[in-house]
Amino acid sequence: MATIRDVARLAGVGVGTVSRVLNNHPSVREQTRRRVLEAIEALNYHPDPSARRLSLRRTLTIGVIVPFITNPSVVERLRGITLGLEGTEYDLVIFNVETVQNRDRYFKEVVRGKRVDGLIVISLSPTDDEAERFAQADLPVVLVDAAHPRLPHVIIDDVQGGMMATQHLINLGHRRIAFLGDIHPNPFGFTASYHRYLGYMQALEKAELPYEEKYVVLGEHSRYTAYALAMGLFDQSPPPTAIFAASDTQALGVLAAAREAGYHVPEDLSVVGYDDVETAHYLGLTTIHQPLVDSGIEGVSLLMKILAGEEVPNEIRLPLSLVVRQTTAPPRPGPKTIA
Amino acid sequence: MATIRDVARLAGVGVGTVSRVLNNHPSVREQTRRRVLEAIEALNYHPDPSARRLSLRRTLTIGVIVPFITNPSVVERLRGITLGLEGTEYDLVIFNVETVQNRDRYFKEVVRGKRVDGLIVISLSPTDDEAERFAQADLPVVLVDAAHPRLPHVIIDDVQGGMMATQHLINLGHRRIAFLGDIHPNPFGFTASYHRYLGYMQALEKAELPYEEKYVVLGEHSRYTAYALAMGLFDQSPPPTAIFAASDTQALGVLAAAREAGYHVPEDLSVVGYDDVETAHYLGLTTIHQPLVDSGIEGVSLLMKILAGEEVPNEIRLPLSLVVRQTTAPPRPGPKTIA
DNA sequence: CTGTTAGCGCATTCAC
DNA sequence: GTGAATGCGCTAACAG
Repeated sequence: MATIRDVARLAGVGVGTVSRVLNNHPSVREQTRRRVLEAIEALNYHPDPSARRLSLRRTLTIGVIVPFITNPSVVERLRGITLGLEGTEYDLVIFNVETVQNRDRYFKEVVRGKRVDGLIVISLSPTDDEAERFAQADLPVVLVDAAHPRLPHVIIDDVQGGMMATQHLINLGHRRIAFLGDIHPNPFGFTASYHRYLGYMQALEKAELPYEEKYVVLGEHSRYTAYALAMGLFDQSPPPTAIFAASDTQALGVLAAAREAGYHVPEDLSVVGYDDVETAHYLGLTTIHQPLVDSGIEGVSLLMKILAGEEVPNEIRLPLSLVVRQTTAPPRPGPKTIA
Repeated sequence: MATIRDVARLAGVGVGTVSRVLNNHPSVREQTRRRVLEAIEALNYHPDPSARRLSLRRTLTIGVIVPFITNPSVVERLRGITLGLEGTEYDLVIFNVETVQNRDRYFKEVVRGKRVDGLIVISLSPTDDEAERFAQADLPVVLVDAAHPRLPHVIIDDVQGGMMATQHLINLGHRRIAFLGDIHPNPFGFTASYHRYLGYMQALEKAELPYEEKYVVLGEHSRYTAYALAMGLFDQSPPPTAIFAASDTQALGVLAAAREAGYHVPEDLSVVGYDDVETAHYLGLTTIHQPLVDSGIEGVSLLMKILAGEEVPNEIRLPLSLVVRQTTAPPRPGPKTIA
């Protein structure tokens, strides 16, 4: 493997000059530049990244911490990040967290030493202590689908989204509307579900509908847990006529439970999800759409600006929209629902 | 940020000694080791990875090339890789390819220079030229869900899988069985679909069923293309009574088309997929199960062994199984199907 | 056992 | 404009 010295020797110049043409520094005579370029070509020379990094005192890599990489919404954001990083000089190293221990470990480890030049965190909100550590380590961090007052973040208004979803059901005439979401607080630091829950409550309140605890069920974020929770909801009397699930993943569990329990959707039960992952489209799930891929792209954009020394807004809010498909309809006019 | 020299100074030893305790070299007196450790602690010292990499002449990172990272089967394999890498000293950098240009570019770029110590390629089969380049660059490469005679790979027997799926349909009594898969050859170098097609043909042959060209439809790998292709199949006369889709993703498109066209599955139409992604389970799709996560883990395991200088088998074959769920059944006994 | 020294390959002064 | 020298922070070989 040729080094910069081999190139210098072959071109009959000093290593400094080679370095200059590599980083296309202006002050190199056209003729020498050409000679160097030829030598580089002849030797099929490529600068050693490790050496560059050490000399530059930059790692030229961005880290991304992702929770449950197989989660469809997470992987779409991740895709956005790879897209945003394309064409830049940065490599992307990924840290997949599936346990609380790993979450905490990565939050600590990635910070210290010079492991990455910048960090993107998906869907995980750092604690104040963690945010403090980032600041002290002077590591640029941007949050995607998570927030912290001290950290730049790309986010949507989940409270608003929760309201939109619930309002849609209310508008259809539902009065017994259940909410199915994540436990909060939770050790991972997921907060989206909680905010959507807040929106749910506000919509209820605004419509002067009673808040009933039995219609709010929470559990670990997964399709299977959601399935079980939905089954529990069906056992209430009277059962809800609509369910707002805090994510499409959970909505899928609800749909499966409904099918299993013999409920027809949307005739017997309306279901609305959140995120608008690709499968939602496919299944005709009514849901709240948010720009997943774009959130990753925006996150990268923020980080790049910070690395370039530019000022950035502390928060970027992406737009939300309700996508009405085939899982929501007016409630069946049963005896109980007649006012 | 403290360096190894600061630690040495504080501990009153040479940098060599600090380096030794860092890499827990045995030949360090317990007492000095302790002193060094204390200094490290006091300074909150962490070795600079870039410096280590340069000195060690190893990048301590593994690269992974993934096609269409949002593809469920791909991301499950990727998850396996992150799992397998956990606890090792390697970082994982990812290259997402969504265009042929990027595929070719990454195959070239990742190789040259000292960018990674090893490479894992998912679902993309290198050309002979590319394999040759890997060898010349003396870069360990392992293939997951792809194959090349000169490269260690983790694979399943797709021909066998194709036979199993088709055989299942034949056993149920189907005689007009369609195959829906990827175009082959294709610029990305995906080969799975083609092999599954080969299995399909063999099963037909074995059962002495006629091979009919109109029942074989190929297109770009996506749910939407599959949807359109399936619609085309329904227009054949007579239409097939069963469709074997080369992947679950494509099977989902078929299911959507069937629903749209008013076909009841499995009464009017049997559908079998391939991969057994999570959604297949959820939708009750009959499919060929392959160990996706394990394939990633095995891939890492192979690569680690190579990096450790151990011999490895050139091929690891993972087991396959047919998972019968709710999308397959005997054909409806219509006039045409009565022998 | 342990301190010293010489690289690893590149970027970047500083003179010329 | 360009060459030579210095340093990035660490590992490893070599003395002692």
